Amino acid sequence: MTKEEKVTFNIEKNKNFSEWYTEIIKKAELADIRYNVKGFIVFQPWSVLAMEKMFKHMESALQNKGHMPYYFPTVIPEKNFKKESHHVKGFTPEVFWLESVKGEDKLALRPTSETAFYQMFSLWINSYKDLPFKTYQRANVFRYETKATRPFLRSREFHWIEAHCAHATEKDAMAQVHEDMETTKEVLHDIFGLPFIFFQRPEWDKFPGAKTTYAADVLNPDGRVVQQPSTHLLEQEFAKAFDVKFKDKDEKEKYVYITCYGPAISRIFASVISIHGDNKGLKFPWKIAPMQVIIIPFSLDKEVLKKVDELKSLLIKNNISAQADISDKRPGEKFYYWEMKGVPLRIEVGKKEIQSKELTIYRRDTNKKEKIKEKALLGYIEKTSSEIDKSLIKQADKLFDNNIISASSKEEIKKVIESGKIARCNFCSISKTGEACAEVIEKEIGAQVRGKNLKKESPKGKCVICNKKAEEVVYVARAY
RNA sequence: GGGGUCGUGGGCCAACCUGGUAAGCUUCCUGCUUUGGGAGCAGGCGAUCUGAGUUCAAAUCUCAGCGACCCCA
Repeated sequence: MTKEEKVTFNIEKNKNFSEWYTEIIKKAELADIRYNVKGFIVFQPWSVLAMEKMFKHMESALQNKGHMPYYFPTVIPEKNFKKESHHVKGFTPEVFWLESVKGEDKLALRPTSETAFYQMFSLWINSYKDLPFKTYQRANVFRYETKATRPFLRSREFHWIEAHCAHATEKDAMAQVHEDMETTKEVLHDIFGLPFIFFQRPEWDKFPGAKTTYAADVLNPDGRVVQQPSTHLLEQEFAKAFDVKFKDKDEKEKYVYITCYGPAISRIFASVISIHGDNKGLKFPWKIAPMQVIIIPFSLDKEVLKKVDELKSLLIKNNISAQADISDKRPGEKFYYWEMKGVPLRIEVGKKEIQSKELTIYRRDTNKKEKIKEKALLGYIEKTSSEIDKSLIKQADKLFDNNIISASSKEEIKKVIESGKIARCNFCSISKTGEACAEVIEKEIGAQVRGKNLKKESPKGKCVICNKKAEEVVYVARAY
């Protein structure tokens, strides 16, 4: 490595995002992609620690809203799978099948667990008093991806949460969709610092088996969007397929309305890396940082090490994840390393600090050092940690600023897309009849119609592609 | 879906065309020394993707397989 390369992690994120992403995964030890099965990777401690915290925040949010946790089996019998025709059609090409054992049902590794949950829903739900029935599970799911796989972003096994709910009425189901969107904001935006837009997906881009699909798109720094949590109105199709019925107040037997919501934590982690990182490496929001504070001694003298230990114990006692780097490397090298790893705060301790009863503290988000009184440490961290999160969120929110451009012709859309932005345009329809126009955009521009914003927007004039009356305002972007 | 590039120690790569002892940098290990923004010296461990073929001899040539990366739709 040349001196020049050593100065920082030193890959210009905004100029060469793809290389940046690949390199940071390797350097920060997030995943080892050398596992010998295509599309399967080893998640290393630095990503696991962050994802554990992410799971915890997401699960708490769900539990606070009345979802109860389950662990369902990883295998699903083929006959469950086949019960809902759209679902089986959509997912069959992506299923990993287990070699069948003579005399037993053919089994799939779950690509998603609708057909496992609803099978049991039919046994558990009897009365309107059981509704809404709100569940979730934390699970790994398997999909035989044929497109190029990327660590965290698209793997053949990924780690997610799937929430499944049964409701008495369509109105209740719709309310659940709104609750899911609110949960997404509370967790993805307010804690993980990820800005997104929720779209209603066009008819041709729905979850297989859903009546309506709503999905959050996060804008990556390279101008492409990444689909993050989606929530689906499954209506009564699955209820009918799995015979999930309840006795209503009016004594009539009715099918439930089902919704499902799927935040993929490993994929959301990809966005956390991508959105917050910079040329020096990762930056973690405080609440999900694998390590919140790293303590670095300037020398390995007894006196200094004692102070380091003292500080570490103090922080851990106060529920702050802290470690000390007492390896035999020079301080400078440790600084660069832990900055690259994205630890939000660093405490530097040496003889000077001990003598003056002060600490030198470095903030990863601002890249600045300051001196504080040792006694003020806990107060400082409490205040600064929330400042760090606020500033990361604020900076991330800017991604959408000026990046959504209205376009009134195919050529204009193309221009917008090629400049790495999202185009907003009048469009004939997001029902089946609009698919031909979407294909034109896909073919000629290489971008997708992501859907319509949930905030009502009234189109004026004609579809930018076919010139028929525009019924919708849609958003067009390149996607992962 | 279409096209292209490439598989050599943990990482980056040389040797391949023209078959003959696999070089270098880095990481790692040991020792000494050093520690206020990527230190230095000395020594050491570690590799030709898999299989078949051609040949006295294969990292090198041929075929097949597996795997990875990039571009385009």
